[in-house]
Amino acid sequence: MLFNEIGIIEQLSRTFLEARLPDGLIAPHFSVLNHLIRVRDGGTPLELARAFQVPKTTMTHTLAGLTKHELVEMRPNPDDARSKQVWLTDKGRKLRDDTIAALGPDFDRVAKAIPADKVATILPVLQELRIFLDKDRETSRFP
Amino acid sequence: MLFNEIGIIEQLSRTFLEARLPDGLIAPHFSVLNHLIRVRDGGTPLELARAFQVPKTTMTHTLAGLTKHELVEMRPNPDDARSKQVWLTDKGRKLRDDTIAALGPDFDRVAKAIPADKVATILPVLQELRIFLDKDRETSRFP
DNA sequence: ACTATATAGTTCGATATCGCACTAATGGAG
DNA sequence: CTCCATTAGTGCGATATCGAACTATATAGT
Repeated sequence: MLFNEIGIIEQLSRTFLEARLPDGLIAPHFSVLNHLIRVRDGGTPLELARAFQVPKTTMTHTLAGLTKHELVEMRPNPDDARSKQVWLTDKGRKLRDDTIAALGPDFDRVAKAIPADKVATILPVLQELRIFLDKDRETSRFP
Repeated sequence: MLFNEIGIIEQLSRTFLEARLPDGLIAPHFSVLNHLIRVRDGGTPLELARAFQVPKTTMTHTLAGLTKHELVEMRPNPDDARSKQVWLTDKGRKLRDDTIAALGPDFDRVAKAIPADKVATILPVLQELRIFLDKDRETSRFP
């Protein structure tokens, strides 16, 4: 039931987000932009793939899309010639900020329906679950 | 942050599940089988699409995959000639049960890491959130 | 009963996702 | 230093996802 609810909420939130995104961009594009701002940019594609738990080929594809729209810039990684760095462009920053702004009313409605303290209650548990699953995946390396 | 965590958990749980599924079947296939058992079979494709909040074209495709593997059966809906009914086959029931069994050890590890009462705490909030988002989507029918 | 609108499902084309296999570069062992 | 296992990223093919447009049927308004 837990994972069921999570799957449906993921689907719903994706639909909400994509309704606010310009044509040609979908949720993963925004998620990456958001991550680059919230955490830091300049990291490698593989770091991003790990952060979102997607295969690296998927991240290559997503970054190609972002690059095509000039929202990020790929530079060679000076520390490792195999590797690259992902940097935000001004356009990328702006798009992310504009999207957040456009989502404002949506968030407001959610916040009115589900008070922040309720969210604050479940967030740590979700984080704990996410961290556990992540570790368990490496550990049990299932057969 | 909330939706971020949910997105990552969805991704992780999908990977866990798919590691236990036979070749050619992915998470949405299992989710539908599971729903048909947990709720009921004999419903229409559109009901399923709504339950999972996916576009109906996606559900058509998923059901085609399940039909090809003979895990479900599509019958005409006697009450509405436009419509169909989705019924489980014995093979479908068995596959779902086998998969649940195969997931047992995974669930055990999760249960040990995150006690059931913690899950019980967050589940109602997630349900509330899901129900709200669902209603809001219809209501605000965003422009 | 007749017409207009709405609904269930499919088809089609564009893009996304992912596993597999590959190349290039790295880093550790001898 | 050399070899070799490992790692970062990409190319490719198969399947998945989704929006737009379409067909067939149902239902509402008159």
